[in-house]
Amino acid sequence: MVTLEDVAALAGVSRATVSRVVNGDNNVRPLTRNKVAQAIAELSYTPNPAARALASKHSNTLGLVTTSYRGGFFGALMDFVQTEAESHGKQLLVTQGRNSAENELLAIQRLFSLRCDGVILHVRSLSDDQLRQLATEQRRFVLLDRLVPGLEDRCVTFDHIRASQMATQQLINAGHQRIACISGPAQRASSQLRLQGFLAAMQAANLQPVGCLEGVYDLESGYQCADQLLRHEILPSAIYCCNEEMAIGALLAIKEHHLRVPQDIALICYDSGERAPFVRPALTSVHFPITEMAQYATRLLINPLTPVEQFEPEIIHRDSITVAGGN
Amino acid sequence: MVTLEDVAALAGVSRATVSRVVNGDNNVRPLTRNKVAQAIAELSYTPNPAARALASKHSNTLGLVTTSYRGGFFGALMDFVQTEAESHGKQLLVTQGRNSAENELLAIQRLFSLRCDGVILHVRSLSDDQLRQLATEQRRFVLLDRLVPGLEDRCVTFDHIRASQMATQQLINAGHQRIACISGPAQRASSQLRLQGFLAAMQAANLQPVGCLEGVYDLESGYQCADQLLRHEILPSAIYCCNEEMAIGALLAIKEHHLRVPQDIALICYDSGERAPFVRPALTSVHFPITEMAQYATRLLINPLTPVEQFEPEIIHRDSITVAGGN
DNA sequence: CTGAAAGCGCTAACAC
DNA sequence: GTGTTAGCGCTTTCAG
Repeated sequence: MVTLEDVAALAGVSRATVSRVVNGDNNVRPLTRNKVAQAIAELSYTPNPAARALASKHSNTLGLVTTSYRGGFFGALMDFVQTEAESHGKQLLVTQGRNSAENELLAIQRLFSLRCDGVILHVRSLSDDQLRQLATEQRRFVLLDRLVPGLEDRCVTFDHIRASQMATQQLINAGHQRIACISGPAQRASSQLRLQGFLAAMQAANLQPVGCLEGVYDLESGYQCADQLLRHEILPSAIYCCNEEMAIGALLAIKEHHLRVPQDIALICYDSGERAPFVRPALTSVHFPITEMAQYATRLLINPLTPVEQFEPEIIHRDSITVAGGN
Repeated sequence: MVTLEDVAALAGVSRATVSRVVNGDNNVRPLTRNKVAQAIAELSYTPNPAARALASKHSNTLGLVTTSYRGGFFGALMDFVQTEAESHGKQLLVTQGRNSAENELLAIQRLFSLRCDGVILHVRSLSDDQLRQLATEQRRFVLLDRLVPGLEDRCVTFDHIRASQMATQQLINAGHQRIACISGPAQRASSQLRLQGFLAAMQAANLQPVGCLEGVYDLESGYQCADQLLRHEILPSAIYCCNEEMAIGALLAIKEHHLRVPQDIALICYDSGERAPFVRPALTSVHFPITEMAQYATRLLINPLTPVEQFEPEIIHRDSITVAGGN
């Protein structure tokens, strides 16, 4: 392992000077700088981050803890955070919290003690209190897709209820009366909000859901729920799926039942941009701009003065609802 | 930030002793150990990894650099590596190499300079030479799904050619003569091997492919290729898809054409266990045991004496090929 | 079993 | 501009 010291020796300067050129400090004579640069090259020296972190208390890296590594949603999330971090010259380290508060906390602690300059949290198990506690310990972090009272200025949020209402409303507007919903796991906050939005829209239109089944946000549960819905005594004319993956499952089930989308069954889903545009028919959706949010969270972390931005749901019209529609 | 020193002061012992109990050294009197433990709890002390890494030259963490964060394949990969790492009491840090040698190298360097005890590499852009060079620098790493001559003992590999042959052979055995293939991006090594296997099996059976289209391993390209194949003057009776994602796309296209699987079109695909089992019909596949390989690579990294294991392709019979078969 | 002491490789005042 | 000098928080001999 070649160290600062070695470089200094070879260049015939002090360690401080080497440190200066490595860190881009301007107070170095070009000539000296060159000597040092050459020595660095010759020795192919790379600074030791651990030593650096220890001495300076920062590391030029950002941390990300996600709920999971699995699924297109998280892939996109990680990808965008990394891209944004790199555009600010920071490296990204990601780790998965899994679905336990203990694990999430462990992951966070590790990231912090690695002296990450900041951490982006997409966590579901840690309680609001724990998060506020964390904020107390003067740690720098932002929360992605989560609203914690008292921590509003570090929360990047999205109005899931409204998004869900809008999606449902599309179906209603298209004239559908027999509407079903495939929601996410009931214990998750975001699932609850989406379901709530659906129910609210239905109630406002004075409609009873034909069915309301709970999936687990994956292909199979989407298939199963849709299949069950399609065997129901009252056949729904439209289905709202609370994520893309389940919508693909539903689509498969619908085709299996020899029904057509959108002629026989209309479909709308939550969409984080991974799949809904790419299946046939392309799925009409409410866009959940997780990638933009991830990007924004990263910026917010780097520069806390970033102006607040509201992320609004938006309907993307594709081909899974007939415009004249309904029955 | 509470340090070793604080704990030592509170417990009335030396820093060395605290270090011992923190690190589970046995040479500490139970009484002393208790005092220290209590002080640690009271101060809720957590060691500083940077300092630890600097002093000890290791960090109890493993690194993983993947080609990408996206897609079920990588999600599963990351997930399994993390699980295995944690079962050995190690934390995992993952970062994405993207598709550039420069980025891959950067990611690797960062991980190493963080003093990761070892790094698992799923890299595609770095050349064999660069990898051998890296090995020279006494760094500890293993290669996942890649064979680099000279580095065999750190390579966890899979016989893609054979797997592909076996998959194709299933179709042939079922009596199919009009077989098409949807392969992956031509520039990737693994795609090439899979295509090669397909071609070899066809040739051995004295069969001409009805079509052989190149996708990019995603849903949409699977759909597009299949769609194109189904408009071909000679309709294939069977399609082999080189990954799961494209197979789902193909399935969607087939249903769109009002054809049935397996009665009208047989389907077989590469399968890393993410989706093939969960669609309807469940897809018959060659299993690519990436999760087992990831697990094994992690073990190999931790304990280089782990006995070598061959990962063999295996056909999983599900419902997308008719047994009596034919066309 | 426990403590003292010497670093790990680097940064950050502070002199010169 | 550049060198000197303290540490950053921890591990690790080496005594005792």
